[in-house]
Amino acid sequence: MQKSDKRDEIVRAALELIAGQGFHGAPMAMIADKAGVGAGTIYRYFENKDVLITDLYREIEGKVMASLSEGYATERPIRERFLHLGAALLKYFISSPLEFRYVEQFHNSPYGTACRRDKIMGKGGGCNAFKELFEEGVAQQVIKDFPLVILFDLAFGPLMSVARDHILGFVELDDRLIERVVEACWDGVKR
Amino acid sequence: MQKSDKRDEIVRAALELIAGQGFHGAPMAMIADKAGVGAGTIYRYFENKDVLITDLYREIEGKVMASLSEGYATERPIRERFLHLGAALLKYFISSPLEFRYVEQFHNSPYGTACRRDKIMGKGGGCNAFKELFEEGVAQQVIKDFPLVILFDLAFGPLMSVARDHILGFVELDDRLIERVVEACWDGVKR
Amino acid sequence: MQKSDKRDEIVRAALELIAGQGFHGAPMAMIADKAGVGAGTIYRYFENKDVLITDLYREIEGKVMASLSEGYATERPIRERFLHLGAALLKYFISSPLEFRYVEQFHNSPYGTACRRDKIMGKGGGCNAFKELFEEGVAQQVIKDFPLVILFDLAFGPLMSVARDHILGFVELDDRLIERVVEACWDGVKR
Amino acid sequence: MQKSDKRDEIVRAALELIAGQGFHGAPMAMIADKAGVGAGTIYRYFENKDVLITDLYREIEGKVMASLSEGYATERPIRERFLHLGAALLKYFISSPLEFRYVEQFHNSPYGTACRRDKIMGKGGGCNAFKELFEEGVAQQVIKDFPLVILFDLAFGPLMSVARDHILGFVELDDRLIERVVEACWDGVKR
DNA sequence: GATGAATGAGCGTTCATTCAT
DNA sequence: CATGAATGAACGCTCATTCAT
Repeated sequence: MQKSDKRDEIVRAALELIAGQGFHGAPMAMIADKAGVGAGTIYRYFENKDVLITDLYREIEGKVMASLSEGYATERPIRERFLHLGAALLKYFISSPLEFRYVEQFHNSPYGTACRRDKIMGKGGGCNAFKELFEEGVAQQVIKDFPLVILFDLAFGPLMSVARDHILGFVELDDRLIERVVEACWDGVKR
Repeated sequence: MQKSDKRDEIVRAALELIAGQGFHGAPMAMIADKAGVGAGTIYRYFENKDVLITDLYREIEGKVMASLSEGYATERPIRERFLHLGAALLKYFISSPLEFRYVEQFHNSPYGTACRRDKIMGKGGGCNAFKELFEEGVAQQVIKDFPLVILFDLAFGPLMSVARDHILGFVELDDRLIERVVEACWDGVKR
Repeated sequence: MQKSDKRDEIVRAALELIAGQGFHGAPMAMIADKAGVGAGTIYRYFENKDVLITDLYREIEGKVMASLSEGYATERPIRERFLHLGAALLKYFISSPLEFRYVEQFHNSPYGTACRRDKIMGKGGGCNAFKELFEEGVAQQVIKDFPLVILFDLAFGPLMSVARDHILGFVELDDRLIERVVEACWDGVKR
Repeated sequence: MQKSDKRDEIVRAALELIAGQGFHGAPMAMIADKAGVGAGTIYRYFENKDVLITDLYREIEGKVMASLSEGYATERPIRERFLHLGAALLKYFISSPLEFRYVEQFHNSPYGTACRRDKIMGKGGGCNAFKELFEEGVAQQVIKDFPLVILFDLAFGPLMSVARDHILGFVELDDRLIERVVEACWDGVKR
């Protein structure tokens, strides 16, 4: 509990600093400061900065996955499931701007290069929801017959861009707009 | 010619290093080394690292614009023009992987933050092709009635993602596939 | 005590190097080396080189002031007080050649330009002794009716020169000579 | 003539830059620029920066000497000759602020350390006017019996300080004030 | 002769990491 | 366990000097 306490403070501080200023704006000393711990303490919980950064990324990834599967019903029609996942993803990021900015920073960085494609689909972990959805959709000829990666691009590319523009203040998304955006994505992938 | 020689070497070296390793993986000394010039020489051509980086960005931007307007016919129907632009963009990046990676690095960095939205559309210079296209399309009710930014997201989000996946080797794009991808993007934005 | 240890070593090293070789002969790395600390350590104690330099200056200034006010009796006649202050200043610098050389370097440097006139008189702090002395002397018509600055020049100009010549070995000052020099200065300012 | 032309431009540029910004504010490239010559050209006239700087110093020294001997009459009484020299020196510097600032910069710098005492008295060259004056004055018991160096300090210390304060704008000297200041200096050295 | 592009050693400063307390 | 002072390699940048033209 005590231990987790400090760990959480560190992770939180790293999240805020990196989301706000990028990796270059988040020296270990500053993270420690913001977390209210000694600089050396970070190294009790994370072997080094890289580990801290990738661990934090994976934590966020997990939370995203969790939010996607919430209320997800495998038995619903493909279109409906797509709309659910897309909206859930968009809403999650919109309501967690720090996490979103962090994920973006992470992906465009040496850290993120390695795990590029594992991105949202988390090839190792639990939630292959999207993957299954696409494969099923292609099989049923409901979704365009593209390689899986391209389907991901068609679906996530716009969603991430829209989320970014909202967070940066270029658009103001509301539920209606979110819905329409996800539908537009569906138009992109559907046959 | 002589003069351009060194400048070009420097720009080339910066492009390769930054595209390959990101900004932090391209110290000035390494750029100089790779360019085969002394460290100080870079500063004859660029006031500082920031200027080098943004100049190089603008150079690439210019080349992208040029490739987009090539063969672009304002009098063709909107859909056709969209397909032209999309395919041209995709092809340009696919044939210039370093430039593509560089642009990506740039956008996710303190440098690129300022010009986020000017991105491809280059608000200052010549080619507002996309912008005009979207506005015209919305007016003619051929394109979904979204804020401009979102239309950009719907169109570029997937294109950039697809380009990245090709460059990273996750898909192998050919002309047919490119065409189909751009059509899918069109499905996303068209009414 | 521990803390002051390193700080003191740094300050001492800076003093010696700058007094001996001027500012350009005292790179941070060399100061660190001479102080027996790592280069980065200096920055724990001083924000940057400028701060180190001006802090050190103010430290010396303080010690000078202290030595001037020692045994200074406001109720003694003006001439006597002048002789006291002059001799004290001269003796202090003669017994602290490094401090003297440092102060000289400082005054002729971008750092010292700002505080030119505050020089010895330390307009902010305690010891406006000289200023008051001169003003009183002028009012009582004991001292020549010159602008204050010129009185300073007449008094300090020779004192600093003499101190420098002693330190550089051009004369050997003893108590008797000091006394006579200060009396000569008095002859310069007195009516 | 051609050759001297460039040399003069270089020297002038160096004088202005160094007087204005100190040595650190006068890189060779900037001097060359201001002189309207190529950077390499300076090295045709001066072996290196040190030589340029000391040559320029000696040039100024020569001009000071010349201005001192102008109208100097060895047969006049000592006091009168002192007043002449003092006023001439003060006036010269006041009317040549660049030269004055340069000399000051020079003296407080590694360059000047070597030639400290040669300063105004120019031990090698022509004009030992002051030296002779002082020696004569001491012999005639008109001037205080101090070592020569100290007499220099008593006379020049204040003069240089006053010149500086005028140039920096802390006092406004006019002929009357100059006269009085030099007389005060005389009071300092006279028996 | 004159040039100025090129050089690279050297500067001030930062920051991930260690380790004595 | 936790700390934070200490470290030093590495960074971006400057500038006296050289040398091909």
